[in-house]
Amino acid sequence: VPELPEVETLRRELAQKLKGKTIARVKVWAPKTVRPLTARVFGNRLHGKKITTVERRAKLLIIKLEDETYVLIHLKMTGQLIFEPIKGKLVIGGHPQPGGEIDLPNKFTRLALYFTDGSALYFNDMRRFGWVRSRQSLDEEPFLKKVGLEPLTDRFTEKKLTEFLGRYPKRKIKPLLLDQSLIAGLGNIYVDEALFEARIRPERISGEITKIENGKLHKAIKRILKLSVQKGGTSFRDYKRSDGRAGGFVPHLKVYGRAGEPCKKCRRAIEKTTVVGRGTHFCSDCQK
DNA sequence: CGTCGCTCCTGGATGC
DNA sequence: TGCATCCAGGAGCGAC
Repeated sequence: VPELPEVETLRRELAQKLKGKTIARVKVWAPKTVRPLTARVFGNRLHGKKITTVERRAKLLIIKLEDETYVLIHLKMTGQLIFEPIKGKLVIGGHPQPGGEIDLPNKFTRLALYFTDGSALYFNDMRRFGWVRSRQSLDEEPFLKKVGLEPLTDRFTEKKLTEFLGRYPKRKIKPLLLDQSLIAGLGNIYVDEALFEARIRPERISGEITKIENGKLHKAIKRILKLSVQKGGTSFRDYKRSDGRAGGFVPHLKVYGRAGEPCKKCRRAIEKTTVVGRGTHFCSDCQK
């Protein structure tokens, strides 16, 4: 599940790889991906344009073109962006694989950008939740209208977190942290991990979180997101880096995906429940 | 207000 | 081997 660290990893890699490239051809296999535009209009808008920068806001990847228009990509659950340096010659992590190259496009490829130098960017998405939109300006993208603070900037302070908890004192802490209009980019994995590190149960009521816990939680969110970006993100299921490699954060996961396994702190079995419809992992001994 | 349930979607796991 | 059923969940939406 791509969240902030995964999208930020892709942003860094693609900024390097795509900057200055000119789009020679656009191929759309799944027209719904580029809604509300048709594949033809979408392709015409991008054709011949040069890429200037690659940015990120929340879990949204923002590719800026030379004419000040944008290509916005949301990976949702199973989206992947794989860059192929020379057409037909992708090798994972720069090393030829025993079985040969990853075959691209494959049955999950929804869209591809082919560049004038022979390289290509593939958007794969098994579950088809993800989308790719062309926008004339960022103001016309509804998704961006309601995203909150970037948790890795200095503007996300301990005081800000206190303010959010105070604004919604009756909400459970987990859904509050998942609310993109408050903190932008946290998802199921990192919320569970941050709450474990702060020793707070996911169902705790925001108004009853102490000053000390608030401080721990703020620190945990920053530390975990930073570390995961350093490691290239969490490849739990489908997420891959832009060269097809896995991210390196899985060994650092303390609770997510570890139901029934011993807690790394106290050895008690990690529990799994459902909180507001989301699979939720925690240690009932360490978290109060 | 906040929460709940439904929708989109499909491979993988589980059950019989 | 095959078929049915459930599960995973980001975000938008309507209902209560």
